[in-house]
Amino acid sequence: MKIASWNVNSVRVRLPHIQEFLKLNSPDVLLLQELKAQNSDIPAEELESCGYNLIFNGQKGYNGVAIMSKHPMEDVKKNLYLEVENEQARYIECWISLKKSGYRLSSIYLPNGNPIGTEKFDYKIQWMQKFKDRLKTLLEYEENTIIGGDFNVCPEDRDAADPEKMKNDALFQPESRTKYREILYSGYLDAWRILNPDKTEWTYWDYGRAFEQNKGLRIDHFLLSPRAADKLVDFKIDIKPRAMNKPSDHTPIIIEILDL
DNA sequence: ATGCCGGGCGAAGCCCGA
Repeated sequence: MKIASWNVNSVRVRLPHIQEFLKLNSPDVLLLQELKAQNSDIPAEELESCGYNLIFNGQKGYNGVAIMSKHPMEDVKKNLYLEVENEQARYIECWISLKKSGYRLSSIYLPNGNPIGTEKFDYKIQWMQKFKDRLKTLLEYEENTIIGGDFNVCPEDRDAADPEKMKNDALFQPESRTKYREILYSGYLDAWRILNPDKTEWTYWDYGRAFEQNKGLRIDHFLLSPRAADKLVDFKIDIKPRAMNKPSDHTPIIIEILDL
């Protein structure tokens, strides 16, 4: 099972990039983040005509997440604060139904939280707490569970090309990292680190010269339940889409899990 | 060195991202 995740920074501008990526890689599932489109503006037919089922949680102007899957999707859930109206569209979850089995999957766009010391950073930490609560509930199901997306957290100093520069960034704060670790300690594994205990590659490069200088961040992650982690065999960061014309500032990450 | 990019909104300049 090949599962990809990509913060596209506008689904409308990046539609040709997405189509090209799907043609070249043919993943079973593609998680999308930062659609920057309300539901009625999402190019659903164009995406579905690539051979995928599509579910989405859009928002006007900002945020927005989606899941594309070759297999049927059931039991769709959107958002974490189900009681709040006009909640930011940062979470979508479903059950992927296979012939004799299946797995649960979420596409997440964790709040950036900058600048620190403001209500934006508070919101980030609150969102992470809600997220952690949801993931804890999912673990109780003892299923294959896969959480992918833009986490907006550098788990460690080595997950940034220039950690010194990131000292006052919300992605680097002890509170952000502690919450991330709390999620890991609740029973999830960082798929990249399972296969690469010593090596870091970037998933994001700022617009400008960062990509040509290869100065980036590792902030797009896949978290796996133990059951799913046992079957992980590959993690690739595909930098080709970042080198295209008019790219997203993030590039796709792709995992391969056997016998799901 | 933080918005100098890039996108959305909406029709100029501001908000947002990391």
